[in-house]
Amino acid sequence: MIQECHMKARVRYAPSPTGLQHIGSVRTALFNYLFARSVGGTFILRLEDTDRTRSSDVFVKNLYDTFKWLGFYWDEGPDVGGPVGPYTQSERFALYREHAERLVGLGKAYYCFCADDKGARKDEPEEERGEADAQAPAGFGYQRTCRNMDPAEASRRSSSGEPHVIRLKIPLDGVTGFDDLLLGRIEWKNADVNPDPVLLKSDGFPTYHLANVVDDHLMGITHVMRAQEWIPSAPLHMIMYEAFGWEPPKLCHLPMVHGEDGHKLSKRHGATAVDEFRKKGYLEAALINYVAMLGCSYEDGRDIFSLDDLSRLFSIDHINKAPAVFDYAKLEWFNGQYIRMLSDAQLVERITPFMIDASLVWSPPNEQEEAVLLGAAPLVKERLKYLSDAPEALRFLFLAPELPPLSDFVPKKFDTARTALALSAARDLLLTVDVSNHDATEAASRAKAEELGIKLGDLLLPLRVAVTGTRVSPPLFQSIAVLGTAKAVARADKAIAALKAAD
RNA sequence: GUCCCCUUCGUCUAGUGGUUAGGACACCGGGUUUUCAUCCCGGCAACGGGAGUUCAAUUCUCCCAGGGGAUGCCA
Repeated sequence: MIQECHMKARVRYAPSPTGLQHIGSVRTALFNYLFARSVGGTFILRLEDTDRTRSSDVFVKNLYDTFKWLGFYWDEGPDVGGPVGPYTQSERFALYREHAERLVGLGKAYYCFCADDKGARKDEPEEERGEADAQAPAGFGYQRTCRNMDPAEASRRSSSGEPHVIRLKIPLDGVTGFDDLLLGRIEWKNADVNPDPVLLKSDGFPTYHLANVVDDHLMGITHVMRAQEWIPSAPLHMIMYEAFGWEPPKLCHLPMVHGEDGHKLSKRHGATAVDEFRKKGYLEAALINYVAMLGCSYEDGRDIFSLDDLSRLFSIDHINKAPAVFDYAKLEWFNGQYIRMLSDAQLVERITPFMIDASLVWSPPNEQEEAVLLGAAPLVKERLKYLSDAPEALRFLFLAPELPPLSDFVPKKFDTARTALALSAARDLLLTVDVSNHDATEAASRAKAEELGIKLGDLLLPLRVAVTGTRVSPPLFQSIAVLGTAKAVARADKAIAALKAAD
């Protein structure tokens, strides 16, 4: 029975294009997607662009780009179409007034001609608003001034062109509630519900509340999964469903995502736009995996899950009720895990855009650069935290490094003269070995170090600095094998000269 | 202020009416190692408080506290 019901499940992600896609919103989208997939349902995108002043096409484009990159997409939406379109609310404009008027006709809503002083308040300094709130008389919000206006008069004033909004009549007494799929029964006394919220704004556009209820119903949405910050608006939605005589969808309020200070995740805490994560060099699989684990867990002891795994395993009873803190360090660990799971060819493909941006290779890379990247891939795979770390780590393979400060060459307890000696020995050794034969090269190096009475690390450090320009690099012999012995020797010669000159 | 939601290591979490309360990240030690990293081993560290139910409560109930969210012609 439940199974059958789920077969028809329709869920939606309903963002408003007023900003870059936020990691928290994307998590909501993901949970909806996973729920749909887990029960064989349909995942729908609906654009809630009813705020004319803040909505923008650049954010719509960012939305599409983001989800194409993430690799999970909607079955119905503005760009892919579907049976209950249009899926963009501004294209459904007429629908909302129609429905708002219907409620007025039913006596469940009313015209309001009060000036928009509430709206203006958002421009006031925070402190003044706080004082105003503190001084507010008993009750809160709108004072229901127009609620009892004679309907005939209201109708006359509105048709004469007087600016107005339409407000929902919240019952003065009684109780409204619903059964949350995750949280259980939640109820309010109607006296505590936001008094008579605006349904239709004076510009004729609907507010979120109206558009959301009308469209969810018209689009056959069966389950609404959204963040817990929406809980307080649930009763007014329920009152609207009741007023329309519609069956409400099942509601499930997801735990919120916080920053480390316990507040709603925001820019102050670090990257929040998915775009920022992409540019920083996170893999989409890592981001999805991490975000799916926020407030959720599946098999004890397992933390790596693919999108397919999650689609199969998702279930509301694995979701936690408490908010989760977004831990950038743990996300970084996930990213490292996923980078290491890449094949060499895949890693090359993923780091190439970053190499191009850093002007280290051509766009597209030529054959030789391609070969170098492929040879270097296994050397850096377990060293990268982000794809964006690649240019710095691989720079020396494409450009001769500037001569580092001489002190960088000098091992502990060495002086420059002795360093020059060690470097010369290492340099000469390069000419006698085949660096592509790693074991033989290492054996020869050990023998040489022993012969000189120094540690292998001390023999290699000056050479490493000469060849790579830094004390920290991928494994030296393999790096030289990719770079080419001739270049390595030339860099060593330059360093030797500098060390001797300093003596 | 009012309403609503939440509460296991620093963080993400597992878990049960009787457990040495488990794992992961982070952190700290140690090992492997040509640097760094990876990898391996070990360590640190939690049931918010108070009542009640019970032979027994981290687990069930209630209260409190703390945290968060909402209180817009933004979503």
